[in-house]
Amino acid sequence: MNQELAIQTIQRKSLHLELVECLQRLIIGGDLAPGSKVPEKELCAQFGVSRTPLREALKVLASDGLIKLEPNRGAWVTLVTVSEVEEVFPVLGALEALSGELACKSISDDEITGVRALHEQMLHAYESRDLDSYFSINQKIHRAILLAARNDTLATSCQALSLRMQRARYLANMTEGRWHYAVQEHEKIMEYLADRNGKMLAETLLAHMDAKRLSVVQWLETQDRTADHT
Amino acid sequence: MNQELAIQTIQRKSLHLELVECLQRLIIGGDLAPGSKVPEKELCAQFGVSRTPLREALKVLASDGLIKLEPNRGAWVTLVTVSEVEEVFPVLGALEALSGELACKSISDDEITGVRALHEQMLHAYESRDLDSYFSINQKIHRAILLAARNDTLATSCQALSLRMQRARYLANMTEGRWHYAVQEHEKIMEYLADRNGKMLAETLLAHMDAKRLSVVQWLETQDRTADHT
DNA sequence: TGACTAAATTATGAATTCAAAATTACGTTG
DNA sequence: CAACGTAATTTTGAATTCATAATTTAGTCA
Repeated sequence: MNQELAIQTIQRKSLHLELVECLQRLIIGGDLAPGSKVPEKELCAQFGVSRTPLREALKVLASDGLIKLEPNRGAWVTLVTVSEVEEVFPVLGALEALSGELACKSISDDEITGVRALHEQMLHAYESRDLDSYFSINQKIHRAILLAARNDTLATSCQALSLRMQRARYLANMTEGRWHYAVQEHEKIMEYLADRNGKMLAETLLAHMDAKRLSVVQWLETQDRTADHT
Repeated sequence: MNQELAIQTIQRKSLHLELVECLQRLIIGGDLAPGSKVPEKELCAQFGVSRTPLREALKVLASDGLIKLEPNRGAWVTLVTVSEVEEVFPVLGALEALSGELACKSISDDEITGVRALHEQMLHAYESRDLDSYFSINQKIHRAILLAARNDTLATSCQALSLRMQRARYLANMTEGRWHYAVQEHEKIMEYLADRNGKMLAETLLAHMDAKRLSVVQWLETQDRTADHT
């Protein structure tokens, strides 16, 4: 009926949802540092909103584990602890493995071409040791596989856990050795995806996550040790 | 210092969290039927709270997928659709499989005894064809395995997805044949858990979830067909 | 009667207000 | 001057208020 009129259904999303996304960005970008207090008043002023929608957003973020609400004491950005990392990565591994398996069943040739393009870009980023680009493209690859799995529930769950692991830039202990190894893992991921070999892709993604877990844990332990000596 | 004084730290949880739990119960209990509108005003009156904390709870439930917020039109209990079931069960399967694997690594002898007791109870419920008890004990078993996995993140994720699949009582198509088969599956689950055979337990739980998925989908399709004929 | 329009009503989204709790500032005393 | 206790201030949690959007009702005209 209104096919040509409905060029775009301007779905003005609710204020609290926009705030959820803004705050997520602030948290994973490190503008709101792990362990720090969420400055409610300041954020209201900054975004030009009242406390009501901001507080709604905080409840949602708390249920996602990005912040912690202390009764009568306010909201705090959660810390990335070793025990949390040891918890989250296995779950993320299982979910990514599933996403690989499902993706192999549904991914189109065009999508594989797209992932390959990203993969090449990532190799360039690696060669020029551009960590920021590397991270960003890396994420896009994982996201592309996730989308190819055609399972929104899976995507949402993965996304939520992934965010929790991205709370701080420094989370990756990208030594030259680890980085090289990660790139090799991605070569395999690319290969198995192109072959639509679900079993092997799942296995590789699981191993990839476990290696990442180890790398992050080691990094955190170095950090802790450093902190102790102050 | 205050070891004997701190008999219980009365952690008065915030109002919105209590409401989240109440609403979850109302939804999975069917008091708020799938597809129906969430009666904001009524619930406020019923719980004796203002709209602010109730609406905070609604945002959280929406992010969990139990309700859907339509801008300017209010909150609606989400429907359990075939496509959602087809999405959620594979994810739940992967998570339960992981929980089985982890549980086998950490579960204590006492816990196994506890699960066995529940298992026996469940068999009794099956023999007397007490579906309500059966369901309830069944859940406790899965929950016990989940707890034995010692991974709160995993438990929370599982719990959230599990709730979404419990929105309606009628979700299980418990024909005599299916029921019998489910009990057999549980026998295997019990056996592998007692043997601490993580690999096989994971495999069995995955298959268990898949069988459940099929059963639920079949039931939903019957329902749809019935609805069409009205 | 049935379709359309306009007014009245209601529900929603978000700002504001208010009471209670926590924190800070301040003054007192040993 | 340090430790404690009290008052002032700020922050938080939740109720209330208010503007706007959606729905319902009433009324008009074909």
